[in-house]
Amino acid sequence: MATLKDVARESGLTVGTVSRVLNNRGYISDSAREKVDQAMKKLNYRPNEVARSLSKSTSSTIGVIVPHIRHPYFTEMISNLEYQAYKKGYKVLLFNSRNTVEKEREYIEMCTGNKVAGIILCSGTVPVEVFGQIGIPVVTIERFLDNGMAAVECDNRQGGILAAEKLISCGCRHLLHVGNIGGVFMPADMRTEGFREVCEREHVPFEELLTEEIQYDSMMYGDMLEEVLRKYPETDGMFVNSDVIAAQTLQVCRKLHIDVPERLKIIGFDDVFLSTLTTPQLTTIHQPIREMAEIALNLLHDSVSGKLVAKRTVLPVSLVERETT
Amino acid sequence: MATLKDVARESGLTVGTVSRVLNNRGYISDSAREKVDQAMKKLNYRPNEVARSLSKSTSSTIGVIVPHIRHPYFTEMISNLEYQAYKKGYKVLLFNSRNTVEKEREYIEMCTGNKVAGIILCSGTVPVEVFGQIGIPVVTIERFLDNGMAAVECDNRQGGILAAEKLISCGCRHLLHVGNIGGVFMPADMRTEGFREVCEREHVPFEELLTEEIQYDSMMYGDMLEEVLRKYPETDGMFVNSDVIAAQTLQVCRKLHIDVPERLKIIGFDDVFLSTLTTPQLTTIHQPIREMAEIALNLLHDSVSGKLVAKRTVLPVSLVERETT
DNA sequence: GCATTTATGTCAATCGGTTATCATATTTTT
DNA sequence: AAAAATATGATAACCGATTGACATAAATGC
Repeated sequence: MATLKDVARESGLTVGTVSRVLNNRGYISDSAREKVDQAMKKLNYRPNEVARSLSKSTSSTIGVIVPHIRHPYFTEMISNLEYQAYKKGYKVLLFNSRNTVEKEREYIEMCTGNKVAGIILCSGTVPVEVFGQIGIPVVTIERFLDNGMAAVECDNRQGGILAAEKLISCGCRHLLHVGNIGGVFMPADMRTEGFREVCEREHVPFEELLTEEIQYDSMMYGDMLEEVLRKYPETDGMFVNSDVIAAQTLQVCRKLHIDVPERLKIIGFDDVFLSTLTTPQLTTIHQPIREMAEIALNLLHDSVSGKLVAKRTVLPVSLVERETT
Repeated sequence: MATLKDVARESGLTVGTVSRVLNNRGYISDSAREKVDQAMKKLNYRPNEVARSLSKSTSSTIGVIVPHIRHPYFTEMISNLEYQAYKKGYKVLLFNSRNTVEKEREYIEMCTGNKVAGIILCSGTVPVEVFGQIGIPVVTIERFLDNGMAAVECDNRQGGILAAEKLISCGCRHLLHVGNIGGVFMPADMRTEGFREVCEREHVPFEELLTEEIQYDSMMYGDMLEEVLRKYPETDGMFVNSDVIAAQTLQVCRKLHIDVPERLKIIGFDDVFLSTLTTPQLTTIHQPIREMAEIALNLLHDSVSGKLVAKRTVLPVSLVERETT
């Protein structure tokens, strides 16, 4: 593999000048630029990013840590993050923490060891202290880690409100909400808050099923959903915390011969690809994943550049009506 | 951040000895090992992987290039590749080529520039020549790039055979196959071969709908499926090339009031998470994605170590019967 | 015609490990 | 007691690019 020196020799210039061309520093003439370009082409030269990172002691790589790759929400987030990273000239190191503290911690260390420019953290079980000393910008997405790090969220509470209002305006009077329960407080918990608020204000009774993180891992909620629907057979409106659970609710409904949306209306959350693949298609709360990814990367980019960035960015959600309401 | 020198000073040893401890080279006493350990802990030392990569001119990072992150098949593949990479001490640089030659080429260059140890290529539109000079081991998954690179595939032809046999044994007599069409020949095309073979052998008539790569990108096949099902209303058995298309077939069936599986049986391909989330759940051909990922990483690891590896590895598929047959 | 700007060369340190060479002990083996 | 194995030190080159200091020379401005 050709090195800078080779390019210098080939172009008849010195490493200093060639480096100046590559990094657009100082004075460079058009003729020098051309000579370097030609030499690079001739030698098929590609700068060694590793050497570059070493001397700059930072890289053009960012770490993306998610609790789950297979979960459609994170899949979509990863896809958008990769795209935004690409647009800004970053590469993505992908880490799947499986929601465990140990892997998360290990991955954060890998990020520092590999001198990533910054970290996008969609996973957040690690104690705050860990981030104290790493000296790398971190942007969280849909996590709370009250530590001065930039956070990007969607308006979860508003999502709960929209869902409740929609169900009630459709005439539902026996609501059921499937939400999260867990040790760590997460932004998604606010969905439950918003939902409750509206139900109480409108005096519409509702039941709650809070699921644990174990399900979050295997992502199979069928039995639990069947149980709760048998327990509350009069249920005519459901708001579930993700499209994955909503899809499984549809399966249970078929099994129990509950017509959707005629007898039971369902609203999911996320608006991922899956919500257009179920039969019937899911009405759901749209998270602006693309925009969240874009903003997260902007924040990270600005942090890396030493700029002061917003500590908290909340994006609006909206109701996407399809076939389950 | 503490460096090797700091550890040497702290432990009262020299960089040479500390390096020997870290890399398990030459003679090291237990006491030296201990001193180094303690010093590392005290200084919270993490080796700078960038510097390490530079001096070894290779890294513990692999590049994973896929044509699409959001497509469930690749999502699942990425998830498994990440896990297997983690187990072997590799990190994953993720690249989404969007099935374009330019991005693929660019990403391959990024891989070389970043001195990855190897590349897993799930995308394959790039001309073979590109791989001639990069000097990095490449393992392909479900792609043909007849270039001496190690390839991992599932037995696509067998998948087509299993699907056809199943449909026919269920009594279906008017089959329809939704397959791929494209400029580049891909292993997945063999599914069509296998399917045809059985149909012809058993004298069961069948129609074919070959979809183009454009659909592959947006992943919306609804209109096309509706059209073909209207054109061949007598269809009673379908074999579609992916679970994503199968899910959309279910939607069209509902719209056209075709009962599944009573009036029409459907078999998908891939056996991804999605196939358990549709209503009814999909009968499908199982691709052993986990094993494919594991083997791909083993091959890559062996290639990196300079071992001779199998040029082609074909894994068996199986029929997973759920609710659409 | 002198000052400034532009353009490049020369040289060397630096980033943080890796590794090889040679020297020098101490221990263990035979 | 001599030979071999074990253990560490000292030193420095090296990976490939970045960057700064300083020198020099041509082009441009006034």
